[in-house]
Amino acid sequence: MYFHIDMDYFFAQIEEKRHPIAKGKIIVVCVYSGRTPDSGVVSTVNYAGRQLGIHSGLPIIQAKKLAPPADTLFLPVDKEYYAQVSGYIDAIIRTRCKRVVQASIDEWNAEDDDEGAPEKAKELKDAIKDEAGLVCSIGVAPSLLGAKMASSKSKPDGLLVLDRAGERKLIGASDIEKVPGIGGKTAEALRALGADKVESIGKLSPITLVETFGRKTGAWLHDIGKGDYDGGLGEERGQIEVSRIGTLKEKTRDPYIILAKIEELESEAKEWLMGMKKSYKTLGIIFVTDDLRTHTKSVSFRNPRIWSEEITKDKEALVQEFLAENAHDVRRVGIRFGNFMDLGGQTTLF
DNA sequence: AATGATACTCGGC
DNA sequence: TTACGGCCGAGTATCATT
Repeated sequence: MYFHIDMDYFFAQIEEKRHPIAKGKIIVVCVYSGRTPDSGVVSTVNYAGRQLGIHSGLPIIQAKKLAPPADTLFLPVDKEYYAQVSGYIDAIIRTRCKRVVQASIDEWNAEDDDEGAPEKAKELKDAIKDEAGLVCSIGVAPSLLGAKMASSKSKPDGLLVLDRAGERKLIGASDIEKVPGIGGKTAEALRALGADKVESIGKLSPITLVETFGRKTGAWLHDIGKGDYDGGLGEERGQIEVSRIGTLKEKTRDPYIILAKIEELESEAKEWLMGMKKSYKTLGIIFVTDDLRTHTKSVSFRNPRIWSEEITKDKEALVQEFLAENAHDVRRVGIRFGNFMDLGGQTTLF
């Protein structure tokens, strides 16, 4: 059986615990961009705030219009702390499940025996509550997709165990956008083809699906439409790239301002690389223009790199290249390192 | 034509 | 109508190599 463990309103729940004053209040965890005092968006909000229409991605300024100031706490995200809590929960899960893959900072997929699965799920939920003091929702089903949709349906503080029939019923009758992996764009395209429930995707021809969504996604949609929910945990792989992105004080096309910001972000990303003992072979620059579209430019090197000085010219070239082909002002910039190679300790080949 | 590497966009959280 | 972060991996397009 597959298990999906999903922390409820994770960042906001952690902040609730952290600040005694927060009891009973609306907690809005925010990403402040620094452009103006209230520029930025909502990262996570607790259920009290959700009832008022505050949601992830909402501009902070809009959230402030919806929340009564006396009952609301606006707090900046503290990712480092949340990551520590996440590590603690990870250990709780790993001591209890046979196979575990952490899917994000607040989600885990696991696999364990069919026998005693409901009890195991309850044990996990209680352990996370007792040892970390946090509530989560857990779904258990014969497929990972079923487990994910079960946890999401049971939210918050829920536990839902499904058998084959229950899983098929839940997934088949679901609205297409409830399926993890089907976002706004895919849902819109499916609706244009006449499918609104998952089971109605089964009526579409595989050829149409592949033509519209590409080989991989098309085949996958066809499968779930027909009720085939295979696809296991997958391998747990280390992180494959690291990026840092930030918002400029003002939009600009000045390459010096852009490069200065990139360098600031670069040193942060480099610290991560150093800590993880990684070199990299791919360098990318991310640009978000004033129309809020994202663009990327990247280069790969034959040999792994590690010191920043050696990429000075490459950064400049990527920025110039972008400015030459895009007329918009730049609002946010980022840097990305990928294609890692392990560094240090290990004896390398040859 | 097949395979592999790289470049880039999309979208989930 | 405005307002609008910071990550990450998956997937696909494109190019190089055989």
